[in-house]
Amino acid sequence: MRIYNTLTHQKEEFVPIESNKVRMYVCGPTVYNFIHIGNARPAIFFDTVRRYFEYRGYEVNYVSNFTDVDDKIIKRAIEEGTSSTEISERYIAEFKKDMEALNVLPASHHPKATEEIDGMISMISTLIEKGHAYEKNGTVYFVTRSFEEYGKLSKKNIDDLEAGARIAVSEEKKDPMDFVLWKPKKEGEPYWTSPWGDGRPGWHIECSVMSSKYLGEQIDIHGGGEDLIFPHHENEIAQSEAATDKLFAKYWMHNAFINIDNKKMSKSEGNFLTVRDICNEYPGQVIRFFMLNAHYRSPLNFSRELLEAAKNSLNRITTSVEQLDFLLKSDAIKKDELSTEEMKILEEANSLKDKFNSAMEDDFNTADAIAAIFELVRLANVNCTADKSSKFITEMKDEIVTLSGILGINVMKEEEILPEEIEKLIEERQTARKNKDFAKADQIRDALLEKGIILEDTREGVKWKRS
RNA sequence: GGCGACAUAGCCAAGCGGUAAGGCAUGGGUCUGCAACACCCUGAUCACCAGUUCAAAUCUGGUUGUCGCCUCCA
Repeated sequence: MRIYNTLTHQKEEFVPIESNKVRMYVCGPTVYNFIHIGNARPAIFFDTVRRYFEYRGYEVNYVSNFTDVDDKIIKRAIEEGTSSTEISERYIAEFKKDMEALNVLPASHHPKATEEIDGMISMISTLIEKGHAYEKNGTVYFVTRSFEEYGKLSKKNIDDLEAGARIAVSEEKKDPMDFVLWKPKKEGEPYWTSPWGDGRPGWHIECSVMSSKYLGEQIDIHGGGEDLIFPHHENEIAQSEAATDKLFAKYWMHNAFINIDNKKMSKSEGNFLTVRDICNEYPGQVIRFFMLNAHYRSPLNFSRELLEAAKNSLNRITTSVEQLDFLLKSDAIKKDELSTEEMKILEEANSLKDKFNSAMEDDFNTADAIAAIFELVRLANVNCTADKSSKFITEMKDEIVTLSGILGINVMKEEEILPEEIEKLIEERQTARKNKDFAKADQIRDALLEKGIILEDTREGVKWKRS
């Protein structure tokens, strides 16, 4: 398994800290609103990483946090005349709904920043004791220059940063590059008591603390959007490694951004799309499939047209599986045992599975992995006919379903039983067709179409689907 | 100014030194009472220039063009 590590700028062989186990932390959302389509990319991608590791037999401890104390949440709470907690709880609930729609599994732990304040105070105290932080008027700053390797993730030089700093230089800071670990409370804001007075934690310290609490001081993979590389992840490294004197995370993985109609998504552009809005138009599966169709480190453009194309594309897989299912349930299949010809085809299918696996092993090349699924679909479409054995068709179908499932794409259609009256109409139409009364047959087909049922005549009988 | 990414068929998108995966769309065909579905066939020398090499989309240098980070941001 090879993973592109932002820290070293190259693909590296994945060697877990503890054999057969993966400790993985991915920065979660700040819960002040519905998540946007850009948030969906890391959620979907790292969920796929997790699923693949598990498929390969790893025990994955996957932690993703909720930042539930933050300026934006407070602002929103004030606007609505409610509490920060009410806002964050509301959007955590909405987040979970979106994740379900995107078929993202819950992480092993979803810690909330507000429930980990003790740990943060403790880590900040350690940093102060070790001379990596100082307090001034209720604010605690990290001494950026005290961490020699600062900049190693983002490849930034601290002096260059300082020269080009656009940060308003605070009088309190000993150095413009120092960043906040703890800030004093302001009127009307939530606060916690600490050795440095009432206040709340800075953003970066949250992740350092939650990561070490649930995964230990050293973890295998730390992930997030590429915009987090600096300063967030750089600061996490500084805090954690200054506190423990150990390497914080072995592999840093970052996904590229989603653009909307080739432009960066932003509120000022007015092209801000929420997952919820898109889910109202397309199944979450389509969004997931769309995203996995590109490599996670490539920027991905998002538009209706592209989503529509993805929908049609995904359809090719689902219809294929549906057809195999239909074949198996029809009484057209006469044979049970595999023929030598069928075994040969299954071997070919097996090599496509290998192709899928190697694609995933190579820095999670989901685009290539999907290509392998399509090749499998073609193989099945060409070879799965009524003269084949049920065992053969079942194995082909299972292969497609399994590989898709690893990507979190569910290609099995839910069983649905048609109302009796419709079943009756279908039978009536069949009789009409037999008697060559095509006028009547077409009339029934049109009538059903109006009810949203599309009929398809195949050699093995009538298929139907919802429009 | 500093750091970095990208440029492959109409569109999306893999490939990372040995002569271009996959998908969508288009067109042609098979199947069908018709239709739909499905299947088959159909297309690119890889922004440009110059090098390295027996061999480059893949390496090096340059040109042009897009974009990101450096400030809260997935």
